[in-house]
Amino acid sequence: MDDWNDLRLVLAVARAGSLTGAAEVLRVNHSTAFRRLGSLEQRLGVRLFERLPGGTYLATAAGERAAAAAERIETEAAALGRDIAGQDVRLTGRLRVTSSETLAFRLLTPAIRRFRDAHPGITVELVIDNRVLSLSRREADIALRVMRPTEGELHGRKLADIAWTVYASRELGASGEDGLGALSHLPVIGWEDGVRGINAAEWLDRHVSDTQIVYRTSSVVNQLVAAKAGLGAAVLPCYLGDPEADLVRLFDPVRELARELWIVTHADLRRTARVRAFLDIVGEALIAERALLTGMDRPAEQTTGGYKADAMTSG
Amino acid sequence: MDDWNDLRLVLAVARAGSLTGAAEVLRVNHSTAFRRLGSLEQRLGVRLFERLPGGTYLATAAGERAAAAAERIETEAAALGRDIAGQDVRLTGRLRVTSSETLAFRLLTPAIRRFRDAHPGITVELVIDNRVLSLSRREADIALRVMRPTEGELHGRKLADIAWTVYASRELGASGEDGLGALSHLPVIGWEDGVRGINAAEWLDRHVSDTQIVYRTSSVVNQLVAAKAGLGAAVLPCYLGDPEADLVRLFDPVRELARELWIVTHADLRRTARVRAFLDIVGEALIAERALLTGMDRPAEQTTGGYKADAMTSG
DNA sequence: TCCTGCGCTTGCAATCCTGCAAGCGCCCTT
DNA sequence: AAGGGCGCTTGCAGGATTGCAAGCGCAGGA
Repeated sequence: MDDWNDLRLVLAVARAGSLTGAAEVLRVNHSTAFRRLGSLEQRLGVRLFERLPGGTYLATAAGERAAAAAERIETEAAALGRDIAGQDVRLTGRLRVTSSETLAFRLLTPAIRRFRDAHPGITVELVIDNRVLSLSRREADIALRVMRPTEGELHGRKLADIAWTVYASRELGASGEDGLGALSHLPVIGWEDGVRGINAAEWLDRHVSDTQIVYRTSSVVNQLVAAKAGLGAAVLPCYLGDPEADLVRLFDPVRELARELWIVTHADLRRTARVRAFLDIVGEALIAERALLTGMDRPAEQTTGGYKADAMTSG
Repeated sequence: MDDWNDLRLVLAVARAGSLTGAAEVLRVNHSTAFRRLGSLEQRLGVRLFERLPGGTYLATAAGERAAAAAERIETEAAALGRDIAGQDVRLTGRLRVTSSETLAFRLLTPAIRRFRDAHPGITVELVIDNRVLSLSRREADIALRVMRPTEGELHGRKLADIAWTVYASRELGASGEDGLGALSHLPVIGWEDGVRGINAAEWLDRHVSDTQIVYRTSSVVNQLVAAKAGLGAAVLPCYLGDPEADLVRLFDPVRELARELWIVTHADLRRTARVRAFLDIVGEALIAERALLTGMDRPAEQTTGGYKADAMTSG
């Protein structure tokens, strides 16, 4: 097999289940992917995928065999790439970082600006994606995550706790009721129905009835904008809500909603010069914002009724 | 690492120890290899090879790491290639066969002609190489070898014994002496000094003095031509010597010189349709030549003095 | 039943990669 | 010391591959 790169295509199609999905992952045109797969199947004299109606590509036995081999090759190539990158002493080149949209919106841009000022030869690509990108497969070099890394080969550093609470516009928040009372009848901004894996969305499901949620969006920045516009109350991280003079807290930060901010890379990349530089500079810049992240720098008059967060915790 | 094919280049350079050698193995232009290696090193930001005077490329630590990964990838890709090829039911496409020059010269061409007549859609590439090509790495699909395969994953079939003996031109062989007597003072045609791994060459080292060897060449067909021209006596396989009316045997076939003819493929390719077809047709064609291969179809008058081969065996 | 959106397929032009060719440098042999 | 051979390097042209664009078909929803 003289073209190992074709196996990347096979693996991408097997994973994506479609040709266009694979083309996207590989960043090639779908017509290119179409031709390369056809050419490969012709050279091998075997069908790797059944084409099903609706564009679904289903791996045949040979396709599964090829995808399995490609996955092992990918693991080998990724480890090699990390090893080599891990020894890279240059403070130039490209750095791929993944983060949440809200962190990017409020905190990362100035931090990345400082990093770029210190290292103008490094290009930062900030990927804001709903998917959790794989650091093992080098879909990103560095991730800012809201939980401790669990995979053995990832290396992370906790930067701060992240406080969350419920916000409303001054108009909606001026009801005179305490936070809990207000939340029980205000219109509420939330996530899509049945969303999983987002702690704030799950908390909301437990504490407000479905009929109160009048606006749903997966974009937390969008929820911020909607809250400011008076559409309803929203559950937001304090670093997002507190700087907004138009918003008031309905509660002090809610312990159940608290998260941790981690900055994570693959163990093999820890010694890559530009990775270390980013971890240092951006890590310190975020640590400097601890007061904001933990909800500690907002004056009490911005919380309607001064309701204590601890009363909200269950179990 | 987005270009897995570059790793083939790294592996080839590591193995060949030179850029031009690697280019040859990969069947690309040396200028292409030069540019691709340079481009890869630039993208990775690391030197994979030290360039030494005289064109030697010596792998750096990173180069060794990359070559090791590439070797594992190669093993994976080769196994995949064999698996897929092993299920190939087409009687079309390319078949790569390796054999000795003498077999090709005397026996294979008519056999391959019969094979091609039966399967005109199959292209046969016959590689005559001093190196033993790897069937595991699919440097060839089928090999004709003079010894039983020892690697576990090769599958072979013994076709015949191969008899060898010493030939001379009618003029040189008309001395009236018995074979042993004649060999002790005739000029002799041989291999390069100190050659290893060729049984006939080692036998010659034991039985004639260095000073008798007046012509040396690694090409056994060339030795045949030289013997016919009367340059000296030559050790030849009977299938090469016996059909030549210009030559006479100095001995009956010598037991020490005997070899076995095996037709070998990788176990994974046994069920490939065109491989099976080749094994069947060419295997049968060679078996049909058993009399010639074993030296059994030559009349006694073509052996000077009728000297019995067994007298020649030592130990 | 019709329309829209998504995926497939292919022609064409642009871009990129490769081979060819030539020149340079170095080393070895005469 | 000179010449030849081998490997390196690079410009240029040609071919191969890719992206763009457009058309087709199918499925799902209105």
